Amino acid sequence: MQVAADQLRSIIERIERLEEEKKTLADDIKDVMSEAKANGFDAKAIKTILKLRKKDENERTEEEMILDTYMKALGMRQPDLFDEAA
Amino acid sequence: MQVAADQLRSIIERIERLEEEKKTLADDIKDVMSEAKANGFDAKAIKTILKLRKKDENERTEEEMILDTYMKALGMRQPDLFDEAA
Amino acid sequence: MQVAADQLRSIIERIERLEEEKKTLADDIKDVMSEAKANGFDAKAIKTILKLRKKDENERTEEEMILDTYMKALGMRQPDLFDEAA
Amino acid sequence: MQVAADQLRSIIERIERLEEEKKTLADDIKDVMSEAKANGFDAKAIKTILKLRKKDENERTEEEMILDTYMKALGMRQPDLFDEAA
DNA sequence: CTGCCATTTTACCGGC
DNA sequence: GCCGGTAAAATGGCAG
Repeated sequence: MQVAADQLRSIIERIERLEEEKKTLADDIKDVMSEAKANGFDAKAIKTILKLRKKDENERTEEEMILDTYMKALGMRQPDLFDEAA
Repeated sequence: MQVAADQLRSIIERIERLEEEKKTLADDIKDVMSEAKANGFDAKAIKTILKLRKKDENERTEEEMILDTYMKALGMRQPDLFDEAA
Repeated sequence: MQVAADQLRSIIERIERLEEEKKTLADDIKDVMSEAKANGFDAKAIKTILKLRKKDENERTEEEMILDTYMKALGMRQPDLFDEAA
Repeated sequence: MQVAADQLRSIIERIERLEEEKKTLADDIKDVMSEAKANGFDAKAIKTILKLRKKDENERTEEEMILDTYMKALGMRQPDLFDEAA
């Protein structure tokens, strides 16, 4: 079990380290929001904008994927070179 | 309003950048967990351990406040002089 | 659809009734706290005590699972026979 | 301090009892929702309805209070008898 | 695809 | 009375 225990310790510590960094970033985000509020911006509105932009990005990506797929299928666009090599 | 718009854009972009990094870390954590599972470890158990370790850490500082808490709870500020007489 | 509508109405009303009772209890708790404060007790300290008591209760059952957790985490299912050889 | 300690114990226990009942009701609500889902209803839609009905009720109450106030001010409605006594 | 868990959002409460 | 932090609720994402 020694090997397993060592592996486990490694896993635990790696995750804890990553979560710590994640928390730091979450705190950074809060700081930016606090600063924004201190400058008279509305926190809720900012969150709404972030959400919309994220949604837009997702939808854009999705639309591009669909369009790309159709264009390739119709021979209107060169398939990715890696596709050829594969 | 130009200044405000610039400020707003800056806020938005800073937060988006931080959230992107946060997402990268979340993905990293998932990768570690996947690797652990692939090596025969139980994901749920690992999560439980992480939770316990975090709690232990919190409790270390927490116990230091308990005595103070009880003293306050018992009304160090005399609630009512007549209580003593009762 | 009549049956479904009746069912839905019943569901809604049952939940509303339960939420109303829940709110009553929340108000009762507030009343007790107000009374406590009026008698010179510290509200925050009381809340801390309640939290500690709840946690103690949780931990009693929690400790029973820790050993099992670690055994699972250590991969009771042999991860890889070669680990033993290593 | 004996009196205070007894009072504190009483406060703690009353609150714990109330919170327990509150939790029971929360569980009951979850049960009703589960049952609803099992009967093919959409949980999110039900929550939306509950929210709308609550909002309506608040608005109605508010409107009634305003109307009542104005009507009393205009002498169009008998003031509350207790108002007179005060 | 369902239930579970993390994250997010919302409401509350005490402090200033 | 507003603001900050904290607990509850709601939402979304993921594993099984």
